[in-house]
Amino acid sequence: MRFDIKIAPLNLDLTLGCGQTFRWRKALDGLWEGPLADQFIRLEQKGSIVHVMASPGGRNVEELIKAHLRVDDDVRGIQKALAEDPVMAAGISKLRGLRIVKLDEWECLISFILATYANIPRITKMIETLSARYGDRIVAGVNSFPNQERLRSVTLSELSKCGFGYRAKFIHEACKVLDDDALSEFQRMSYEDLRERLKQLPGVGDKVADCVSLFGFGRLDAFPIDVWIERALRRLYHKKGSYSKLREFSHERFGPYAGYAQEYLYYNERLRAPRGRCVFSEE
DNA sequence: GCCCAGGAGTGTG
DNA sequence: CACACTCATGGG
Repeated sequence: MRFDIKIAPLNLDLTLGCGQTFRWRKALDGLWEGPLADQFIRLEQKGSIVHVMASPGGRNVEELIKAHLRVDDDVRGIQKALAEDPVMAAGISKLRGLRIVKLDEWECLISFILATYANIPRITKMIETLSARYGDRIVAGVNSFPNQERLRSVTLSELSKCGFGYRAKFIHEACKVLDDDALSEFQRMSYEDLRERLKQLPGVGDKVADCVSLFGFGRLDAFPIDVWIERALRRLYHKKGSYSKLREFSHERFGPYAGYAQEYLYYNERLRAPRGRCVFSEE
């Protein structure tokens, strides 16, 4: 099936490029493709129109994509509010089409537990391994992300052979302590309660809790602080200190849309990286 | 080979 | 509260 969705502002390269989601690939023909829930989807952007291609019979594909790209966000309004900060205004100007994505809560949680102290190519590979071994086949060479029940059935010794390092134990433990409807209960919590609850899970500290709050549970006030954000805050705002101090600063400075501010800071800082380490494609 | 990665957990001062 | 150390590994 094929259909169009109008989304503006949007830049798929920025939004799906890397960092917040790990399963989209830019195919040789330039289209973005990847699994979303149980569908394999290809996206082609032409201005503010996204041309969607999905396998026939796919259910709710339009709703899946609209939710994933957060079409209901008033991105222009958010940018206007954040641009009251002159430093942020300069950063936003070249990243208008960068949107926060909405990930599946479970996939997001496991993905960011795997993401601890690994670089993005490796994170991508780990998630690929997990899906290939324990997910369901969608099309040739592409599997869905394994669901909670399936992953819970995997033994630690088996997970330890996946190349996850010390993260294998975290994944295994997290699966064991979460029952099937735990995450739907999390959805009803305030952001502050949610991040504290997430931090009770093995392998989930301040940073992962904020990533899962932002990308998985859609809490736009969450402000994940990794090494890149630390650098950005030090370089642009002369701020340094503990996670809680920096988090407090972000809350006062960026308020309810700190998550978008974080993404702009993150991409800007990554783009400053040496060419050899830059994971972003040209332009 | 060397460096570092969208850190967390634990122990210590 | 802040720091120091360990954890296990592969991509650039």
